[in-house]
Amino acid sequence: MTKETAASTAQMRKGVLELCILRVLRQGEAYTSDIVAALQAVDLLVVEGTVYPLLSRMKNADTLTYRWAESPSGPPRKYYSMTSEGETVLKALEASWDQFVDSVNSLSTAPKI
Amino acid sequence: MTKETAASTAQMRKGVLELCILRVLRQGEAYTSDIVAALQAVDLLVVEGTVYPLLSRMKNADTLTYRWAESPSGPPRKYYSMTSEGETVLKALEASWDQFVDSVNSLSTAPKI
DNA sequence: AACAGGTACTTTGTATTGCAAAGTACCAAG
DNA sequence: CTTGGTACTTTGCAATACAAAGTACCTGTT
Repeated sequence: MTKETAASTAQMRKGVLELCILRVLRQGEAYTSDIVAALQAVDLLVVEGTVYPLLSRMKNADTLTYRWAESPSGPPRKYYSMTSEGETVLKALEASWDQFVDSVNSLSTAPKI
Repeated sequence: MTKETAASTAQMRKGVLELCILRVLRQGEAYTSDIVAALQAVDLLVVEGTVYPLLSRMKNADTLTYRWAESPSGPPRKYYSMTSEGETVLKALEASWDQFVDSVNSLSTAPKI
């Protein structure tokens, strides 16, 4: 196992939500309520209290950017979208995710050591 | 989304390692080094410092039990095995895991909200 | 019999993070 | 101008993966 694999595995847990958000944003810009709704629509429970700080972290990491936009009713919204760096991160997270799933599932049939 | 689904999703992150350990033990009893080796064999990096406390928690939860056994060289080992309750937990974790994977993967093609 | 080395288990401390909840602020309607 | 709803931010808490230090046992050597 390489150090990269080790790091990826360690990052996997905290990377899943990030992966999910990036997958949502790949379809176009969205603001927090859109993102939460999209995740809840596929039975991934997340609450706004979790997503807001994560979006801020991703913004600080230049994975995302946002623009202010008027709301039909209420205060303005932050509409997030992926940066080009975000697309790179998304590809990496998807690869890690697929490998992680394969690893967990391979335990179903792995022979005893 | 039901409360159970919500709870399962919340538990998912911390449940993955537990699932992996139970999948290893389904094949027969093993002690810590066996388990760590089995997980590392499928590229799931875990270290003993993580597994030991988790095994203790699972023992306290009656998911696992253990017996002391002599070692060919060194102090005796705790050989862990699943309890019947552990088998129930394993089934539940596997269902949650499969659903979780489906949820994350469904975001690849989900339409924009 | 004492000690050194290796194995096995336990305990403690730290950083991360998902979540809840309180707080701030903006806008529209009455 | 006040009320209610929406949107974002900040703070505090609990869980846990990990690292590292600590304890203890067994075997072989001197």
